[in-house]
Amino acid sequence: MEYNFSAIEKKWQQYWSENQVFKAQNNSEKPKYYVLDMFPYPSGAGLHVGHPLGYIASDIVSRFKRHKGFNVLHPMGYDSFGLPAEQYAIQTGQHPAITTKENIARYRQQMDKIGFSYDWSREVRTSNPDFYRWTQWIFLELFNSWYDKETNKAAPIAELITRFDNHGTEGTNAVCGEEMIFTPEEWAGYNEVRREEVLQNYRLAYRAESTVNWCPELGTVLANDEVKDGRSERGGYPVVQKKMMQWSMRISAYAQRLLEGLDAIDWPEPLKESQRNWIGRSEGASVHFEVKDSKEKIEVFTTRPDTIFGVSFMVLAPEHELVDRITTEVYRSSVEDYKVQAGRKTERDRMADVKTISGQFTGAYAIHPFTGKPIPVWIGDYVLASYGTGAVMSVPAHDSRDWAFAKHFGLPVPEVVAGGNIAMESYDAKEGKLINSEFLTGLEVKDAISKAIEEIEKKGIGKGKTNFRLRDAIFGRQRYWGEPIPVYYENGVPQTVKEEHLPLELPAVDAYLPTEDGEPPLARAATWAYHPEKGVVPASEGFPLETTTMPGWAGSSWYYLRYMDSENEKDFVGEGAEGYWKNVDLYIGGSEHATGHLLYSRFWHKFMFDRGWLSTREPFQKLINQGMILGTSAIAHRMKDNNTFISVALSKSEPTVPVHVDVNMVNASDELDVERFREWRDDLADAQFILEGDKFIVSREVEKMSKRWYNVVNPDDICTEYGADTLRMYEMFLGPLEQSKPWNTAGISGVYNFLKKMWRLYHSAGVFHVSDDQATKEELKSLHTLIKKVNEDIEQFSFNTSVSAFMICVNELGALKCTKREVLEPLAVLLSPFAPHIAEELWSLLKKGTTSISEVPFPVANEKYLVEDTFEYPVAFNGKMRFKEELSLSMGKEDIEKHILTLEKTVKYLEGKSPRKVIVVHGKIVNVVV
RNA sequence: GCCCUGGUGGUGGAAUUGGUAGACACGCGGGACUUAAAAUCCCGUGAGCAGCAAUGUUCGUGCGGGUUCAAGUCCCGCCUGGGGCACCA
Repeated sequence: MEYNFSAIEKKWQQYWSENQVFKAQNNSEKPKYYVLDMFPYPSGAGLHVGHPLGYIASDIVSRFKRHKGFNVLHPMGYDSFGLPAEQYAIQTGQHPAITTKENIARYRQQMDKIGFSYDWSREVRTSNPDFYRWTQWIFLELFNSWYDKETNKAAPIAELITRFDNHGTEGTNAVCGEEMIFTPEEWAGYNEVRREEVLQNYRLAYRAESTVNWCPELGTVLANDEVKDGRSERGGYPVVQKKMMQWSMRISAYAQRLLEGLDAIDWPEPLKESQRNWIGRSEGASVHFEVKDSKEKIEVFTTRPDTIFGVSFMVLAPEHELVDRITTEVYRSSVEDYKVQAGRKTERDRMADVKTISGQFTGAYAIHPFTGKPIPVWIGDYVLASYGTGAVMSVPAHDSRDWAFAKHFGLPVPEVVAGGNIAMESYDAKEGKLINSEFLTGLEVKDAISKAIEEIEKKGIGKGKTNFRLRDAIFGRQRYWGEPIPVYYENGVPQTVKEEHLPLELPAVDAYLPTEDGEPPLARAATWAYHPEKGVVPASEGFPLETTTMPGWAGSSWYYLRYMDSENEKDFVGEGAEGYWKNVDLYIGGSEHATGHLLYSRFWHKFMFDRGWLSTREPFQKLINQGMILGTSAIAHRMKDNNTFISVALSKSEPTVPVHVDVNMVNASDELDVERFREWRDDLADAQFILEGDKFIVSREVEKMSKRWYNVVNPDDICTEYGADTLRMYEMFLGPLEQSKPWNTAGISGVYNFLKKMWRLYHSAGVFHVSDDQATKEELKSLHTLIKKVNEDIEQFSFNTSVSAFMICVNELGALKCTKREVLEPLAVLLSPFAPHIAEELWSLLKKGTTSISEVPFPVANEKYLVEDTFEYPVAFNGKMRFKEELSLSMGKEDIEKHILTLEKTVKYLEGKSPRKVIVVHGKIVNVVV
């Protein structure tokens, strides 16, 4: 019997599914291991060969860990709320739920063909009400929590209210939007509306007027991580800054813990680094400057308090609230003009314009706190309203932006740190001695910083402070296809929907677009109001419900917890299940989620830990970023002015236009199937071809795999032609998991041949045949070398070298004509994580169809078969003698001298070391084990 | 500008972490089996030089230095591809 992969794969996929071989138990004597893939957004295009890369890797680990005796949780689901389904709905009127369901079915079909060992009984879909009722529940808990800086954790808001009742703000140190001070009496006197306003300042999910990234084309706001270079990540539309009342998440409360937590988890360094950058901790001081002839104070944040004597002007962001109050009459109109001009710029303009310096003097002066000298106050758009205090003390000598501003407007540049040439450029380095700085003069920068903070605090004009770049995350989206935010408004005051009314399901709407007056799509729903007793009711019978929905990252911020206990109707995850599975041991996915999903998940996880529902501090213990599989596009060259195509080698001298050709019409030798190409599109029917010999050759280019470039390779096609096992092994063989690499179907024959050889090892003349004879030393050495390698490789996620090791071993055993059961049994088990179908088939032949191979213990290498033959120490010196003789035959005199010198040094080195093992090749010592 | 990463044959990539660089695979060349094809198997394949040949030998891991008996691997200085952050005070 030949290797019939399609029959084998179908048979075992069915067996695994019918017998629920991979169903994980929530309690077990075995140690647990939780392996997770980043769940996909089910797009209409289906999977291409790049998508399963990480899934295959995680599947190998899952199967390996099962063999190793772990109780493995390996689930899969769908991140099924999202923009594409909604945009399709806008175009066609089809409900996104239908589109989503269809896409999921297709994804499932494609994944099933690859033979993953998922426990599908735990599948989750973020757009499923059974799931998002818990997303809404978590939202309510965030709404009902505040962050206590004293205990450094989140706590129920009721606790804060009690404090306000008894002590006002006295003695409470909470994370908040703006500092508030009031007495219990004042609090008692606040009405309902005012009280809620105050509480919004503390809630972890809150509504606030804030500057948001508004994308007019998409008609929605976007979070910072959804904006790249001033354009929307999805669609690439321009994004402008706009002030809006918005739901936000107070992630900034967790900035320090999110930063510190990185040290305790095993993630790739670049990923940690981007999170560190994103959180952007900087230490310095906040200082306030009095404004001359006014009661106002300008508060600034600086990382360089040591340079305070170098301040020669101050700059406020144009939006800064003090601007209007301190601007003098003479400058009022110029300042107004400047504010309008700055406000018109989009985020993108502003970034593109980094080199253009602009600003406007306000006419006001601040007073230097130590020298008492007046300092002119300017406004300028290089100062951001949203960072620090929206104001800076400018030290042009030691900050390049301040320097450029000063030069542009002819402001003085007093030097306070020695070491630079400030006439040419600012000296930003944090080294050198302070000069012209009274009590700081003579100190090193580092010491000057702490001394300056000390003096600032002593004088009561500021204090040491740590700032974070991390902003609160905008949480509301003006979209339809997302989780409704479970809040309604009573006299404009947000109230939470009762837990018994969850899930708050998406209402039917007549269209998925915003309303004429710019309200989100949910405002179209006829039945979208709330009655605290009855739940959702028609508009006339209740209070208006919130019309924005949650962002895409809401569901994905906690889905990994739901897998632990996906059918629990009483809780988002049961205590027992959580206590057993704890957190994800291995998470595999793309690095593009570094500052989105992976940061938000950590935030929610820590929040839930604070509230006592989770026992771990981090969601994902180890994380691996799989690289992207790129497409290898095929490009035909068309003559510039007519419909004639010219083979690539001949095209160099001609003016041509590149045309992307469907890669499926090109063979492994880059030869184009001309007939198919003509039939491909109507405009190509009469195309002419200039051939090289009798062939038309295309050029190749590596690009992202995309429909647009006709370079998409479908895993289904590979499975049909070569089988899932070949696909799996080839994807691993392609290169290191973490690296991006181009797909090249031509190379797949190597892996396919390997599997056929593997199959033939167990068969002779087409019939299954193994012998019970004792294996030879050579056979065992080959096997155990492989066992050792595979065990090590899987632990280190070095799957590509494992595949090579399999090829070597099977080639060796083939050459030895090994048919021994003693060797072939462990070999099948070794292969099982990589190519599970063929391994199961061989195992069932070996064991006459008993249990699944996944229950068999993984082989462990026996070192005694791995001992190498070595030269002993004295032999090495015989080698040396031979070397000397040979030298004289063909070398020049100088070369001989050089080599003998090296050799003598080596010999000298070895004296007294009494090496255990010395390998010598042609007189040259190549390996020494001392 | 700051911070992470990588740079090895025609190609994808190996290299026990300082010990025979180029494993394994693709591609290419040659051969066996076959009427032929497919399939399968075997041999060769970094560059240069010497030789009919077996073989020998020099050079060779982005560039230039250094440490070491020994460097793709460690150190210093550059060049360069990819990624993150960025008027963040």
